[in-house]
Amino acid sequence: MTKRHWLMKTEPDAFSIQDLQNRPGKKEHWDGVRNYQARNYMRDDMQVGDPVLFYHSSCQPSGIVGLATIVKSGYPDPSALNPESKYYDPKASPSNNVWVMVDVKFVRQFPQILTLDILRQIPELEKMVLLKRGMRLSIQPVSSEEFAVIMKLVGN
DNA sequence: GCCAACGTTGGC
DNA sequence: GCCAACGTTGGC
Repeated sequence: MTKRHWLMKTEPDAFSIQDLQNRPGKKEHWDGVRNYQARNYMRDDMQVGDPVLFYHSSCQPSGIVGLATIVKSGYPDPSALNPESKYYDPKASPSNNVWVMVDVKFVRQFPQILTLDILRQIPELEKMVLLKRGMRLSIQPVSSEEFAVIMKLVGN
């Protein structure tokens, strides 16, 4: 399979790119995804080495703040089985846990935040999933063209 | 805090 | 299988 590019959203109050950088090995499990489409991307399409645009949502300003990479492809998300977890799914069991997570590793933080405002001004990004009206998916595919445009924007 | 846009649930 | 009600997301 050819390499794919991704965008992953997180609320920085809950888990920021600085938090990722500060984790042992600069990596973390991306647990708690409870949407089937996002789950399918993690389960079926994400490959070790895929680049990930790290997006901060519900903050001021929201935008792409850095780059990460997939270091472990999809495997069962144990938080679905843990009644103490806020991601607990009462319908999940060890033999039937549909939820999946991947491991993500910090690569770098961008010198500036690529805010939604900035991104919307770039004609090449017009079709980007992130900028589509009503798009709430927390894990999104990014085309290699869009990815290249964004890398260029942050001077690389 | 508002609310549009979605996804999920559950009665029928 | 339909669809109304409800819950969540996330920009503003």
